[in-house]
Amino acid sequence: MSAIRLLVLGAVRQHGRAHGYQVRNDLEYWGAHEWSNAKPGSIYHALKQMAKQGLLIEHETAPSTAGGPPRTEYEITEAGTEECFRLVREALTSYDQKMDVKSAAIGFIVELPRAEAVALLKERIRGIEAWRSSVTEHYVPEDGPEQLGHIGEIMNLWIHTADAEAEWTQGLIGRIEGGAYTFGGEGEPFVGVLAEGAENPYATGERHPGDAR
Amino acid sequence: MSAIRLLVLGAVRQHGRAHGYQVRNDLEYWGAHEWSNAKPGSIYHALKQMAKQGLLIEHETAPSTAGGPPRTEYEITEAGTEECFRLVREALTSYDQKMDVKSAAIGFIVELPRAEAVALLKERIRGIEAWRSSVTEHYVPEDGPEQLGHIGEIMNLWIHTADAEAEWTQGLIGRIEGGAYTFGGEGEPFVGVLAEGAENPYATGERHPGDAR
DNA sequence: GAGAGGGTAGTCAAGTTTGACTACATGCCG
DNA sequence: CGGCATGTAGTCAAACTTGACTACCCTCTC
Repeated sequence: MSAIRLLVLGAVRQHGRAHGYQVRNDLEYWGAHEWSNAKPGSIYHALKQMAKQGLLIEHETAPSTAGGPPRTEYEITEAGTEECFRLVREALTSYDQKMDVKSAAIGFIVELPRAEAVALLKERIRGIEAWRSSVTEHYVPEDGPEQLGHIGEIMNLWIHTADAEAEWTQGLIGRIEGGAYTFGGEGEPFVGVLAEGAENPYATGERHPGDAR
Repeated sequence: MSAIRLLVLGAVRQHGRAHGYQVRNDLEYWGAHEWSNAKPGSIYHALKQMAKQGLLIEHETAPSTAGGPPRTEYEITEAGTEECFRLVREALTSYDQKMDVKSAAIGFIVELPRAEAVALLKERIRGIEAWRSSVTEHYVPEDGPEQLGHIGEIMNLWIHTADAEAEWTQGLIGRIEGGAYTFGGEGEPFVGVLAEGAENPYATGERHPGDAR
């Protein structure tokens, strides 16, 4: 699962109806261009793709007031909303160690009811633990781990990473159960979109030192 | 940087000369089909691509003794060897939180001299720390992290992950400095390839529960 | 008032990845 | 002996990603 579908679908959903550039701006606002493949081409591609699949409806609209080519608005459908939730749930539940998917999922976690979020995260921990023990069992030869040589360090890395993530997930569960944040159906939601015309404090610009690529 | 080039180039290098199916088998032996995009199409594509770029030389050979289409052998060139080392060094040094690249790099780390491996890993830790502080500085608004709402959890995850990785890297440095494993130029190397005709104990088959995809 | 600069909105070709598919040979079973 | 499974080696179209590019309009400055 690539993060782009989730990000784009989620962004459109928060507006109800949005054009590509708006999505692109939201994602930039979230810093997504730094930690995911949210580049113009991918975003427009994903929009068209999901329109073709019936998750979004295309609306041609008049040229924008602010210059540039005519823009296309996308409206989310019933199926799109379902898919969006399905993607969030899947991303939260399954352990696949991809930062971009995880980050996107956390971004949308508050759309779910609080109890479900906790349940999914607990499921995630179970998944991590299952994965962990299957690695230790499956990849350690009978005659001791030394047989693996330095390759054992790869397993070591995986275990270390899995443990760190389980720990973090546990912490998040604690905070959510402790009442942090505002979840789906709990009144005034946290809105993570840019108002029409607002300036973007995190606009494209400097990269962090040590950035990938 | 995608892991596939490093994996394929490294696999060919360990044989000196290998055909696609052999590479494919080695990668499976390493479990790479589980944690990277090492699928047939990608492997053959990478081989052709790198041949075109002068990192490998293509040799047409007679049909195999064991049936199937005629196979193409690839021999690594001088430039290919250099590129291989460059990729390992880059993957070890730069913090980009991609499991597949990291895992591949560890697989080949022993090709380097021990002192260089340690130096690169220390560089990696510096990179992680730089990235960490740039995240904390850049993404925390002046009026306190609460402003971010649940989005702050994304930063939290990143920090947690970065810390875990720094810790693991530190541990690895310790083990290497303590004399573990056999590094480049230290005599009998660890050979991670399948002998011609050997059976593969880790052949494709069961997936781990909770696997991505 | 010409033109530089910047924001808006999106396209495109080239490259990469995916996963299903082909084609051939051997071994085995009844 | 027919046929089916298995192993070997690789191809292919479709989907996705990349990043540079177009085209338009507004504002500011000289």
